[in-house]
Amino acid sequence: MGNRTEVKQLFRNYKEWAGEEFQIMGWIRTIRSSSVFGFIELNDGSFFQNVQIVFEEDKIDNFKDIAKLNVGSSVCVIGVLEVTPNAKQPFEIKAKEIEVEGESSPLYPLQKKRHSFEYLRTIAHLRPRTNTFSAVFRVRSVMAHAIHTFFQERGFVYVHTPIITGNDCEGAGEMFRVTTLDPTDPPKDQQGNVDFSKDFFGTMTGLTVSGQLNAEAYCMAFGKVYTFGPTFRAENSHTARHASEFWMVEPEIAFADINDDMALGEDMLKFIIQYVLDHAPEEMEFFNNFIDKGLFERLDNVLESKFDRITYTDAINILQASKKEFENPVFWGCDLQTEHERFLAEEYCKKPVFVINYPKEIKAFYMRLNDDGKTVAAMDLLVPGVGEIIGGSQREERLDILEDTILRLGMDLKEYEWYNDLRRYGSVKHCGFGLGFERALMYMTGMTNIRDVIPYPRTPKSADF
RNA sequence: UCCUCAAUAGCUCAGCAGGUAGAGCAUGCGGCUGUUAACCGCAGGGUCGUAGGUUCGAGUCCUACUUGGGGAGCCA
Repeated sequence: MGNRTEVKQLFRNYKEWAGEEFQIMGWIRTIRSSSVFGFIELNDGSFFQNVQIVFEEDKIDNFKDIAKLNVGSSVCVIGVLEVTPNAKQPFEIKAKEIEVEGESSPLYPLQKKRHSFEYLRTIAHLRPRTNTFSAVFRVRSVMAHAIHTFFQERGFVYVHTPIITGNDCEGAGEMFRVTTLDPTDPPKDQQGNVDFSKDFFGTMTGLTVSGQLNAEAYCMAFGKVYTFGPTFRAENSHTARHASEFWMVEPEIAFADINDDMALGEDMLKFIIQYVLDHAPEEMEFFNNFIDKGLFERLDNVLESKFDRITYTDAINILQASKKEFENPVFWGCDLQTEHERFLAEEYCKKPVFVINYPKEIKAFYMRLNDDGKTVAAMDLLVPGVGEIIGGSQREERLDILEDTILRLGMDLKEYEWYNDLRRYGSVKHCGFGLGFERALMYMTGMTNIRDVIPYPRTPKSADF
């Protein structure tokens, strides 16, 4: 590694470095040769683009061996940088020496041609070597950094909420069971039910579906917190927007109401879009050219416009006035269906839109009851193309109302004692939201399937690798 | 969980009205003095997802299952 130069540095400095000698190490993306010279497109992982290596029979002593190499082989090249203003690539490396690190094989599954995303999912361990996936996963990394940067710069404390939890309380979806009991012979209680008091944690536990309740407690200490980690849902959903394991960003802010919540969501989304455009320009250029032709236009539109804000009641009126035929009837009290959300974001607003103040019957127990007694201070951000990307709310800070709601929904007050303590000892109005990290990444890149923005996606009947 | 479409060579696909399989790319060999998904020639490569059924005969028709895509619900 000592003298190795990264391809990214060559691309950044090639004009000043013309005529100099470099050592480059990487993997062959394509290779083509004639009897006395040939070309290698080499990628070393540091940069989206490949560097072209020129090798000639009278310049290197192993020309025949190099010309026979298969795609995927790894090589170490020593050569001189030459600027090529009239060619497709800005510069190339004239090889003086090429050493084979590891040969590939004709069986290498990635060939220099187009593969379907479906096929590439079956070789998830190799797909990061393709253009599209190298762009996706570098942007994923940059976007994760953008999220931390946004919150850290604003004084938020990053809280690691537990992955394994005994709270079955959020009702956000089915949980994966975590247990060390023998599935063929679990201990039973006197009624014949499985006795989880004998289990590892002495109680029924599962993988978290949300860190929100835990984050709220830390919010009552730090004022501004966020979580950013994996989340698990054992739902048998089979769509391009759902995965069993996904990452979620959940900020929580104290002394703040739903308007502050929306402002935070809007600022955050704009910040990460700008950050990724600034820090992964080659990758974003690729997405705009090959994945989604209207990507830049769409993102610019988001950066420049103020997001719309409408109430649920307005939304119902807009949908009813649209005269559009919907498969699901629209009436006050109905949950907004995908077709309704699409109409609002894509046809009516044509940009991201917050919908707030939903009927209390269709929302979660912790959301703050509005003065009308019928709606809660919930907010969903709908974006064109992806749908719901943020779901959040102002939290109920009044103990009596919160307890009434828990009882009304038939939930067990005892399980929420610690949560309700937050309302007993210095309760303040506060709010927060959850951003689906992969959905934001899909919106950012134009990729249309969540399985293609997670390195090793987990979905029903699929946990390979 | 429901609806719908699909599964043929390593990959992408064709195979019309049932008569035992084709192309391009990839691969191997050969050729070519600047390529850009290089090009030209030759060659190898498939028990047509699995199990049944109908038929003289099934890649093709029927049933079930498996896997994958798309949509719905649920949500992020």
